[in-house]
Amino acid sequence: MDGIAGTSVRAVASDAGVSPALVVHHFGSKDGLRAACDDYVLDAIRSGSDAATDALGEVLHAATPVRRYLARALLDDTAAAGALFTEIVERTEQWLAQGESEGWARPASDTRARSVTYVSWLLAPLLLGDHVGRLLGGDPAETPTAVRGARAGLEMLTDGLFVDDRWLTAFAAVEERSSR
Amino acid sequence: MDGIAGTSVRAVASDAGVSPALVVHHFGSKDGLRAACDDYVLDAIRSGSDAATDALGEVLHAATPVRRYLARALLDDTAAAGALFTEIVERTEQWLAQGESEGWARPASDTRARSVTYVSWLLAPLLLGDHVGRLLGGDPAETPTAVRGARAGLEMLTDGLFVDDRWLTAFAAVEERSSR
DNA sequence: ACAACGACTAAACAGTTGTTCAATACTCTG
DNA sequence: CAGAGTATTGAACAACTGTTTAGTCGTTGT
Repeated sequence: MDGIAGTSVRAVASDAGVSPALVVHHFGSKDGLRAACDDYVLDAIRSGSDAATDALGEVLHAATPVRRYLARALLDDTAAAGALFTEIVERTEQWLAQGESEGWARPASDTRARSVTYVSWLLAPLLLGDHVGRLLGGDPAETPTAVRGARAGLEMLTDGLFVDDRWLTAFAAVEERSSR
Repeated sequence: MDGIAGTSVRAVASDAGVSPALVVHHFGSKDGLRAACDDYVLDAIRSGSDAATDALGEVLHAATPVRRYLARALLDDTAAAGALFTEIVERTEQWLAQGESEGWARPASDTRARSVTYVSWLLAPLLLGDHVGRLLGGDPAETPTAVRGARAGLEMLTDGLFVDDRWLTAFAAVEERSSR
């Protein structure tokens, strides 16, 4: 099983109970089918979102086949998936900026880098679903497993992971050294 | 470009300046080549690691082609990559347990889930390299871009992202509701 | 010098790939 | 009912897939 290149038009058609020629007739080509899938999935994810709510919940509670497809699309660097990623990052950046002004989010030295990293973190368990599930037990797309990871993540994001800034200063030292 | 399935033996052989038959002769089959690549990359990553240092630095400073291959292997759910993931998680769990006992890491309600999530977070910018790079500017494998994200991440891990536990309690509420 | 062996290849194998084409069945509009 | 248009198909296409086979070349040990 290897993404889109590893999935033949014939396999798709067979699963759908139609002939390979029909799917090409409808979508123009295999790439057209891919684009159509992208649009469908992205719309499904977008439609579930609400600017006022935390993006975490949205992604976690989307339909599971949709999520798995999203993971693949992000990894294959689909144009549509790239647009969605940018979209989510920008919405998250605004959301965090609002949090800063409202006093419930900490200020950041690099707001763009922070939102990109935050969104990446949200997507990480999704992309690594197989491995995460193996270690946490059960299907990672299933709620109980996902919840375990989500709570652990939220704990780190609220209380922090490290009690002092030893790693941050250590990192700054490395940065200083390599830039000199 | 679509992972291993999208990469033909002929393409590999051509890039290496040899005949397709030679690579099969050496590795037995395409899958044998894949396994050999897995072993090489995983050893390269393992060799750079030291139990006493933060895993963050290791992953960030590994040779960049190796990192990109690791990302693919993790996504294709290779057996070897899965073993490496487990390995890293377990080492991280010990490292964080040590941090707890030494007082520089906060205690966790679910240590396993926390280390799995932490490792996923470390790998996230790697897996989403294309998208991260697009938004942060420059090649995500290059140091300056990676450093921006890494610092943002470290800031979140030390000071936390949220100043109070509103999201944590909101999450607990959702959890409570869905389990009833 | 000769035999053995590994590196290496060109050519061919059978199977699969995405796509095309001509033709059939179906469902509407007039 | 006639006809236009769409849904749907089987068969074929050329290109490509991983792999095999037979064989050549250069090296090395004896």
